[in-house]
Amino acid sequence: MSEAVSQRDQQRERVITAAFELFAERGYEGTTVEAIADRAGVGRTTFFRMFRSKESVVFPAHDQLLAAIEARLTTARPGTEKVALSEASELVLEQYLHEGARARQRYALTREVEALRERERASIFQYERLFRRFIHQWWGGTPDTLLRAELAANAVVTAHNHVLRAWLRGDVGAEEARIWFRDVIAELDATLGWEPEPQTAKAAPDRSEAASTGMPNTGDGEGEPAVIVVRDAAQLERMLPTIRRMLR
Amino acid sequence: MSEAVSQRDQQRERVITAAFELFAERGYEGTTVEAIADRAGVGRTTFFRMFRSKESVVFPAHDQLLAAIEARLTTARPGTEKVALSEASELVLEQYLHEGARARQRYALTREVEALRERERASIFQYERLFRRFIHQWWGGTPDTLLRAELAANAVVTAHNHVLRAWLRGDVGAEEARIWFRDVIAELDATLGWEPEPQTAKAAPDRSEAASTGMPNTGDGEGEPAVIVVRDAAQLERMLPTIRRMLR
DNA sequence: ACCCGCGCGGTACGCAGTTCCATGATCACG
DNA sequence: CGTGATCATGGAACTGCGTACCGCGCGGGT
Repeated sequence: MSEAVSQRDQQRERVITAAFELFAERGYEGTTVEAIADRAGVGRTTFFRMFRSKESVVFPAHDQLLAAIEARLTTARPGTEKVALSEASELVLEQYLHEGARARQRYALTREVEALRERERASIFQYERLFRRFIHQWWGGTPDTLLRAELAANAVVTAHNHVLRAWLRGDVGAEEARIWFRDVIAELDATLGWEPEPQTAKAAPDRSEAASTGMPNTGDGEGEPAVIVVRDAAQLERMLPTIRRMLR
Repeated sequence: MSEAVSQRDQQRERVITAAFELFAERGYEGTTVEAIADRAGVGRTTFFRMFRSKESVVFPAHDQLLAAIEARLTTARPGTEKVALSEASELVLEQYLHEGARARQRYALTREVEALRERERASIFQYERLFRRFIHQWWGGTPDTLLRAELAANAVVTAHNHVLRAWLRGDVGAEEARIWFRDVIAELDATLGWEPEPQTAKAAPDRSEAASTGMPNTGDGEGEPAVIVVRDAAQLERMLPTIRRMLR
């Protein structure tokens, strides 16, 4: 059984290797799927059973990585969300560092083939989506925290890609990249403010404020005016998303 | 001459209309390019002369919009970068609002067709790239400002898309979207800190959430709460600039 | 030895996108 | 007004990706 699995993996690896060889020799667009299958000693049909498309063979570890990220994020407990997020993003970096030369060849390919660039963006977007959902749930899953969750997830992914590209270009070594990435994440952690800033972690005081005006916050009665009481401009801005939601 | 140009545009518009009609009738993947060309009364070859691909016809205004953004950004002078950036991003929003129903149909299409989602991401990435380059140059174009420029550009685009999606879903009207977007940009402006180093140290002290009793108030005396009465969400959005000014 | 399941390869097909060429309209010029 | 050049158009043929279908052979179980 384990032998069978191993053989499947070996076959898969042969296809990937054949593909990267041919891409290096004739370029991506100059290589047909049939040529890859021939060199790997499999049929064209089998290629498409292993990889959804010609592009997919360039990102062979994507699905597995995505699953690993999700697994790491789901182990988070209240209070450990930040470290979970940090480590999950490090998984991506580690994956690339582990792939080594192949990651760099992929970088070369993506730089010159538009279709592969698009495909890579789609991959990145999937990581980002996991992060976004995780952060959003962490912050309560309410509509008013969604934008900030999107911004935060985006910032993490952007920072990651910044460091990753430096390594892919050879500007920094693997260990430097790891350290730099931790620094960057720490910096983001400090500058983003995460929970504190404009958002409704303090839902209770918000409600009591609304109630103190005598207007039930759940009532969306038509034509009924809403009364809002704020202390200053800053509080208004903080409460705006909530106010908008309640008025909707 | 102008007549010839007009005829070309009319022909192009016929093709776009035919495409959207057929996509609505048979779905995107159920529609062949030949069918689009037939309905528009042109040859298949002509279709591919007007649009690089079947996907491109779904985003017919993209190139023009990209050029408009670049044009707006290049008019920036020292000191006017922020407003240039803000207005350039508003160009994108305005483009969608202007397209109206077609933008919403595109939204429906992109939600169900993976290829179109990828394509849209590619479009967004191009806007984001313009913003990134602009911000980076603005901040000196040195390597040490690049990451922050990437983060800033990303934040602008993410915020924009957040508001845009709300309009596309019909959650807010066009005017609300405009106002909301300006608010969001203003908020980003305040929290990102832009040029200064990575910090938001401002850390507004929001302690005394305790008792904000509804005291009617006309003056802007410090510590004194303000009472706002609005009829509905739309009125709130219309009045927001005024409210902000009074609270300042 | 026989049967069953299943992965594999081969074939055929649809369709996107490209290339090449013939045709017809428009325009410049004699 | 006729003639030739230019250029957009449409048609035809081709490549190659991706899918559907089918038959074969290599297991493993009884």
